[in-house]
Amino acid sequence: MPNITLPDGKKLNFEESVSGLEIAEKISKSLLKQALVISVNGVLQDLDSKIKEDAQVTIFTSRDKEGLETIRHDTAHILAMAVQELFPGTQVTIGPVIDDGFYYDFARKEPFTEEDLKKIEVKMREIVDRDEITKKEIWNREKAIEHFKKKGEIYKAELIESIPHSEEVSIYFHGKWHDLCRGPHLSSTGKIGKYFKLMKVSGAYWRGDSNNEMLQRIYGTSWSSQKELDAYLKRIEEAEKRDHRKLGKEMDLFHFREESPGSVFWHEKGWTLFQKLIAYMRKKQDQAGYGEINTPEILDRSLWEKSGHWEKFGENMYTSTTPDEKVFAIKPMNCPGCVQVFNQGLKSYRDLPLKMSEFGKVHRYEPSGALHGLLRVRAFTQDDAHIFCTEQQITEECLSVTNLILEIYKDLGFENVILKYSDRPDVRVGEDSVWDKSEAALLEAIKASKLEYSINKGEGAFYGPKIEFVLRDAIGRDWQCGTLQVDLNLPGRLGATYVDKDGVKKVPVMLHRALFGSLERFIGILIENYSGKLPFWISPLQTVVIPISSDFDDYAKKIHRDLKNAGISSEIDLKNHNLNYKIRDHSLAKVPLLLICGKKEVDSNTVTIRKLDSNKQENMDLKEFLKKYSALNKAFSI
RNA sequence: GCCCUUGUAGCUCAGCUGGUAGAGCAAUUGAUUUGUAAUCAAUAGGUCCGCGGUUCGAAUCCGUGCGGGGGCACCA
Repeated sequence: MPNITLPDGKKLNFEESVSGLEIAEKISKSLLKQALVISVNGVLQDLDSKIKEDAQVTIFTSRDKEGLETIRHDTAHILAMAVQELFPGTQVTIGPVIDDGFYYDFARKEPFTEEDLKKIEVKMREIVDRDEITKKEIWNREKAIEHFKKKGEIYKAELIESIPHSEEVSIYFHGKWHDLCRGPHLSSTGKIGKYFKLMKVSGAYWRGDSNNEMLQRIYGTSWSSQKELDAYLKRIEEAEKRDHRKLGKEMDLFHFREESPGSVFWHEKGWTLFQKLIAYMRKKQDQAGYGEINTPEILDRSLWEKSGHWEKFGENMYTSTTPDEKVFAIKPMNCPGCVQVFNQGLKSYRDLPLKMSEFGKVHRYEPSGALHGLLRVRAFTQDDAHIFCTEQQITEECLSVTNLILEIYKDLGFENVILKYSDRPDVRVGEDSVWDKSEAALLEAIKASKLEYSINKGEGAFYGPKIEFVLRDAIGRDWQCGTLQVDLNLPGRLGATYVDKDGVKKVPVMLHRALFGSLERFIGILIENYSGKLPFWISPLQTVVIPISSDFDDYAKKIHRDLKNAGISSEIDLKNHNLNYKIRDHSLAKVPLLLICGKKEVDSNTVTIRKLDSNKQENMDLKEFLKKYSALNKAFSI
């Protein structure tokens, strides 16, 4: 006699076991129509599964996350059904729900083509129309394994074998087609609607392991209405428009070429942007008590062997052999060089914490498939720093780094920051007792910062645990940027010591930190976040002076000179084009301010400002303009 | 690195089933002297990514290398 409690606290009493459908029916006809899935005491279940005991239930519709995810899960099943109907002999593997959609991995020799995707989609719609009824059965493990093996579904058989014995093996039927699945599912294939689209095919390793064979993954998206599907497709389109590779070309910032895959050829404007970020950072770090150093790009093999990089990071390192057969490595990290600067001369406990920053260009041989515009390159500049301190100073120093990072992100327009904590990886140097200490200290600092954090098991650097600072951009994407690592290993390996109060030499702790992480990557993120419309102070080309006709060229030249003298970057457009043409041209190039001058301006010694994306005109006294905007530049402020 | 896909003028792209290439924009020149997102005309511009092969003949078909893109794996 189950007592059913609804989310609003209302109780319904049933004489016998009851299904979600029956509960929905009792509540309202419209809910019965819309109901997709039910949660029973916090566990999601099929609507037709029987509830025999008292329970707290919630019925979900397509408006709920749970309902939408079930729709997506069902769409994945229908995809698998359609594929097996169209391409007999294809094996199914797994098909989970992901952000905005789902995928399904298949094992099949011939690749799926774009044409195949279209055919599959048509078949899927057909299956929705057929409205096949869903049925769940619990099978005996051995029988299930046997069954799938017989069908030639060796991956499914393997999956069942790996299900813990404590769990039951549930098989879902949609008509005759069936699949091993935890569920829950909608009551029939007609329920998912037709607001889905197959997006792309790609390769994916079986069980995510690159030692395994590669399967074919079909990605799809699925929604509860046409409106939502359209909105999603629109969102993707918008994201493509702000792709930094496209904008970088349009804005003439940088390019890549075959001779050096994964390395940037910076153009004048891109390099200006780069230097502006560094100038900003220098000021911030100076205020925060850092001193800047610089160390060699190429260092003898022996140093990398001592530091552990040769062994643990060797696969990613470029090496160089000199004519006299000496082996050098091009630095993939700045830390060993920095420790050598610390090692030069005698250091006292009074010097600690000692904060050394370096804009170090590092080279890492990344797998070719990983490269992606500025966001993943083989040569990049880290805004690196190493803080040498005592164990007692770790927490305080970590906190001050965290605050600095948050402040800098905020200045650049990123307020949403997430922390990720990573502890010891399998491949590492140092004693476990040392790792215990490092991890504890870093965790303490995170807790003290009171920020939210997630834990990534086993993803720390080979020399120490780390925090990663992930920022969320204007359209909700996450980017990993800053990093902070506690290192109780490297200083000892490289023989770093300081003289303590008691006159005894001790090994300092080293904190590695980068704020933007990679300048290259950060610029990519900045471009995408702002769609190329960078804040004034950071824009590589801040103004273009446009005379209305050649009669005003002299006045335009004077303004151009004044701007240069005031430290505002500018170009002057004396080309033989009309005003509309020039405005369009420089607007597309994302110049924040266009300064128009004609008779009116000459007579009054003013400029007319046209801001990017605004067709309002603002007339301003020239002197006032120079004062206002050069002040913004000096303050690194919008 | 792996799977799929792709590589034609500075840029964006046409070029059907093999007969050595075109458009728009940009550039150059000339006309126009323009008040807030494309004035008109003319000219010039290409080892069709590299290397092999098939063929009388290859941008087009095949092989291979390199690069780009989407994923996977790896990662700042």
